[in-house]
Formats: sequence, C-alpha cells, structure tokens
Amino acid sequence: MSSVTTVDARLPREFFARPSVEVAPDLLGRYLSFGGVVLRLTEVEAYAGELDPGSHAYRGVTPRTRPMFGPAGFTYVYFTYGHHWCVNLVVGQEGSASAVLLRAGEVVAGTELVRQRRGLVRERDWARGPGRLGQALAMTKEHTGRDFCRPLLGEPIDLVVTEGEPVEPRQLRIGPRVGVSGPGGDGTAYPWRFWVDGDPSVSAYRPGVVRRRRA
DNA sequence: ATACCGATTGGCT
DNA sequence: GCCAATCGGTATC
Repeated sequence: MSSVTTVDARLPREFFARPSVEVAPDLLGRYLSFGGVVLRLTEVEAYAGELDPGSHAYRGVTPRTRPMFGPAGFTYVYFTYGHHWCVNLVVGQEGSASAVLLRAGEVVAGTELVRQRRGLVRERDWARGPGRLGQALAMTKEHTGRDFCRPLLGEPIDLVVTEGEPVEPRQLRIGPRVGVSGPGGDGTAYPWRFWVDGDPSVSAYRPGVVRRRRA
C-alpha cells in the first residue's frame, strides 16, 4: 500500500514526448488523478504506432484513432467488446501514433466513488484490467482527446499524472502484451507489457490470438 | 448497406 | 478452462 505524498508534481509534456517503450515502464508507480479518483499505476503496455501490428494505429489514421496521431499529453479512449472503455496516454512525437495503455492500478483515493462504480468486487479488482480501470475512473468516449498536460489556467483540471513513487528496477517486470492479435499476436515479438512485481492489482496474463493480416 | 471483429470481462463447467 | 455478451468502428460491396 502506498501513501499519497504531500506535494506531488505533475509530469510535464516532455516526460511523455519519448518513445512508448521508454515512457511505459517509467509510468509504473505514478499517480493518475481523474474526477476525484487517484490510481497508482501498476501495469501498462506500450503501443508503437503504424509499424506495430498490435496497435490500433497499424492501419493508419481513422476517426477513432486520430488522437493517437497527435502530440503527446492527450488521452486516447476506445470502446471494445460492446462493454468496455480503455484508457491510453498518447506519447512520443506528434505523428508517431504511439501510446501507453493503462492496464491496472491501485486505488489510493476516491474509494467511495470507485466502490459505487465497481460494486461488490474485491478491492484489489477495482482497477485490475483495462476495462475495469476505465470503469473505476468512469472514462468514456467524451474523455478521448483530452489534454492532461495543459497549464493550470482557468478551467478546472481534473485529469493529471503526477510523479508518485516510480518503481525500483528490481520491482519492474516485462513480458508479452495481453490479448494482442494480428501478426506476431502471440506477443513474443513485442514484450511491451510492464508491471510491478507481485502487486495484487496486476491483471492475469492471457495470450493473444495469432492471426494473419487480412489482405 | 452490411458483415466482421475486438488492446475484455464475468459467469459457468 | 471455456464461452457468451454487446455494439461502435472499420472494411467491404
């Protein structure tokens, strides 16, 4: 269990303007705050743009994926399986279409809100998995393309990422991405899932389906 | 206009 | 471990 530090500075846009495989592990242990809920990030995955067969950006820009092609510091929230909203942080240089999928976190504040949203499930399952994390934060399509690095001026800012307590190298674990299909879909070609070793909020691994690219 | 499919989850065997 | 749910996005005709 972690405690929220007294002064926890926001991470600047330059932090996110690096390749996704570099930013992703550096996000573990950081705090994501949104709408009164604070998560300590424990599991993330890197997606590397148009050359990454597992990425939504693989087939180029579409109305849905447009935020991925923009500059770092904006959200990319997508709907999947008719049920779930999954949250990404767009990173890298503008046009690189790279992003980090937030797969799991520990709820460190806003527990009443999350309890309402997640019902009777065990506390460790509140944000254990990308769909559950989206539900814990109550983020949907209206929250895609949101700037989480803009200056603190005027309108209230309710989405920020702060320094938190980055994990020690020995706590960092690396492995294949979960549920990624397409060429190289077994994940072995892209070991871009990063998590905090032994953290109970980390989701269970499920292999992706190897599938040939459609013509 | 229509068909296919998913960066998942929860329930059941 | 297996599988249905459920619907917007995308590709295809």
